[in-house]
Amino acid sequence: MASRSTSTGTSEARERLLRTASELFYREGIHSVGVDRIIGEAGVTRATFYRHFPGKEDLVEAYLGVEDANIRGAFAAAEASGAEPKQLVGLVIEGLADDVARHHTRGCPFINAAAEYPDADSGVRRAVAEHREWFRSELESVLTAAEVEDAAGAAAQLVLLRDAAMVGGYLDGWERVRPAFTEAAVRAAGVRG
Amino acid sequence: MASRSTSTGTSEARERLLRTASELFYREGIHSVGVDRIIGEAGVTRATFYRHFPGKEDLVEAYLGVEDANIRGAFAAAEASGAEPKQLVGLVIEGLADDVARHHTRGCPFINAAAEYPDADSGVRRAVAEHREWFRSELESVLTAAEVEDAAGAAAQLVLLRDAAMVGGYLDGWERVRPAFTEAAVRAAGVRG
DNA sequence: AAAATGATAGAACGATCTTTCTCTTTTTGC
DNA sequence: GCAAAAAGAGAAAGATCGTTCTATCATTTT
Repeated sequence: MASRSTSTGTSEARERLLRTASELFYREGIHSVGVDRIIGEAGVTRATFYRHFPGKEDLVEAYLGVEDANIRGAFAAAEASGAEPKQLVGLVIEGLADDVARHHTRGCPFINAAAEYPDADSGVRRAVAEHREWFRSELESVLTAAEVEDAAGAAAQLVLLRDAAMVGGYLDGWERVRPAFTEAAVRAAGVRG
Repeated sequence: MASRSTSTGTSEARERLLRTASELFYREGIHSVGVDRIIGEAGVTRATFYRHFPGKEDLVEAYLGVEDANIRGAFAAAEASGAEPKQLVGLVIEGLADDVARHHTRGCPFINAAAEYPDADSGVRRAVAEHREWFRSELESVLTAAEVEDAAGAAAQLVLLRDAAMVGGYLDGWERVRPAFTEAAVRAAGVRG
């Protein structure tokens, strides 16, 4: 009872739904993308959609969950690479810059979602807040391990800089933002540039 | 012929329309606020709305125009205060911080609008791009007058920091962002902190 | 006095929104 | 093979979206 999957493991329709919705939400905004569009491009019917998600907002939260999991995975991979703590700081900064340049050319999924959800008590905004708090504390622990003085302050500055890199990369182009970002980030983290 | 105003000067209905729309767009997002809501709270009928604006998007652009004019006015006032160039840099940084703390607690109107308008060729995105380019060059001229070395680079960093302050102030609270912002801004501008 | 202009009022357009429904077909677990 | 669950197909609900329309009233300009 309560089997949650068919033969292949987790439901394939649900995966397609979530993947195409994530792409559309990020590329075009959340309120601009209707359910019809999502199920059409995912090749799924309305009934199937509403069997897997209670409503559209749950799909939005699942989309943010995917983004959150991706970043956590990247951090976990960097930490599992066996680099020493002081090197890890540099790797993290490089990784953040790479992520903006390669994958997140339409800004930050969480910032963009927050722009469309003004209610701070909504599930979407809660997901945004949780992600940001995790990211900040993760940065702080990396900086603490590298024996950076005032790791908490440096982590707060890096959060600021990543927000700015995402926004600036989207609106001004990453090439114009990169020098200012890397210089400020390296200085904030106390790593020699 | 082609008179554009009634007795009182510029149309009063248009002003109310633009003011309430600006507040609603900023507080709740653009796609989330319908025309019905705007004309209802402005106490204006649909016909009146469509006489003054060809469509909703024109109202959105007018809203961004108001925000743009406000910031330009603040810069003009600071420059007209008769402060010396090097003091002016500090005044500008203080002014930016004050603006985030006091008026822009829901993030940056331009960043938020860009999140909802992915088409870079749209009128909204063009307004965003023009505002950002003006802001950057205005900062650069202030920094140049203060004889800051690499004024262009410093201006780029200040743009980054203001974006970050707006976003962070909205999502994390200004109190948690302020120290990181002022420290980074003062250092970027080459002013002694 | 006559004509023009701007605002008011309210119905109505077609389109799209999210959600629910019924019915049939395929696939899976035992 | 058989019962149960998941997916497919499509209609339809009710709400709201942005927009257009006609008709009336007040004010002002000539």
